[in-house]
Amino acid sequence: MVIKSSTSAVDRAVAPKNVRAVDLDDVDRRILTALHADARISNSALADLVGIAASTCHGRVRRLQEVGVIRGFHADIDPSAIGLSLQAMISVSLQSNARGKIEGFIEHIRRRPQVMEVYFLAGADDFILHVAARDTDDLRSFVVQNLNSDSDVAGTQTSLIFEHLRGASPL
Amino acid sequence: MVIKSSTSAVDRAVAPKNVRAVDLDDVDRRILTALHADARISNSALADLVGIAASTCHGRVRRLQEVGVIRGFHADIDPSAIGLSLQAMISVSLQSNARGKIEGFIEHIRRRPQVMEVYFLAGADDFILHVAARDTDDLRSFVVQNLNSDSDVAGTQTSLIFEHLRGASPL
DNA sequence: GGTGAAAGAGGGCCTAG
DNA sequence: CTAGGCCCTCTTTCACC
Repeated sequence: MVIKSSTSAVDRAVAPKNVRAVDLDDVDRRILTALHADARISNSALADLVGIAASTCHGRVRRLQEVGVIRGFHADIDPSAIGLSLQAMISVSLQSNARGKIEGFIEHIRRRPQVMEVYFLAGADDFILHVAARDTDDLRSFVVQNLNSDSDVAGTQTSLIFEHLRGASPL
Repeated sequence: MVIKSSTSAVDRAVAPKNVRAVDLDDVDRRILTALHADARISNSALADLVGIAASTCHGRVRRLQEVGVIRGFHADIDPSAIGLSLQAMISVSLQSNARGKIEGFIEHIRRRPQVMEVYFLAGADDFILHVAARDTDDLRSFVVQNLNSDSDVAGTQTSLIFEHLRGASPL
């Protein structure tokens, strides 16, 4: 019941709908900007902010979720505050004959607790992982056990992250 | 007032506190996992989920925000649904004599509406940008106008993103 | 598309155990 | 930390513009 709601929120992020170009007016854009900055703003405060009635605002937000513009609401957790003091970007290239297995491989790697983001690429590298680890040993064992030991992996390149910043707003 | 709360949420993400290793028990971890999956779960539902009283849960969440474990709550907006159908990772390397200007440069680039994430790196590249653009022309003009035209930028490498997945949970 | 009213639910803050 | 209660705000639905 409660579990179900949080589980579905995760699943939604995993299975993106093919939403192409939803019509948005200026009010929608301001709603999205506000929710991008603070997902926990109350509906009434949001309504005041964008200048519409609370009930209208509520309907707008629900519609934006239904059509897939809003994929979910997530807490931003500081990795270093929970003991993951080391962050890195890992570029991974696969053997050319392993490209067909990429989907399954990514789904597996996505489940590792160290993995924060997976970017599946067209280019020299097949994907980039954003990972957070307790320390250098933890990072090394992640790379060795999940990547280097896999015969489908042709190579990896790890770069430490000094700082990670979110963009201001996509609108 | 309302503006202030959303503004401060952004600023918090910009100026990370040096929070190192906060003590967390198992209840805290479950709270964080739930809020990571669904930031809009109600306090009472969250309390039931982790098995504590609502008032206790409320205090826990507030404490996790105050000490910086939770940096904020953000809506996850699908770029393709708002007309940004093209996503890319751009690796950027700077001229070696420009390294001192990196902070200002990043702060500038972070404000571009196309920029979703900035990863400031130690390694061959100085940083990686995750950007979303309307189309190839928009992407090209972003790279040309913001990166290639800057004499501090030594080189860039752009890779299209096929798919972007969030990690399951950092805990 | 938009509004405002109204009922119910939930948040936030107590105090006592 | 829990339990219970209280007040008040917010959510959510509804009929209506």
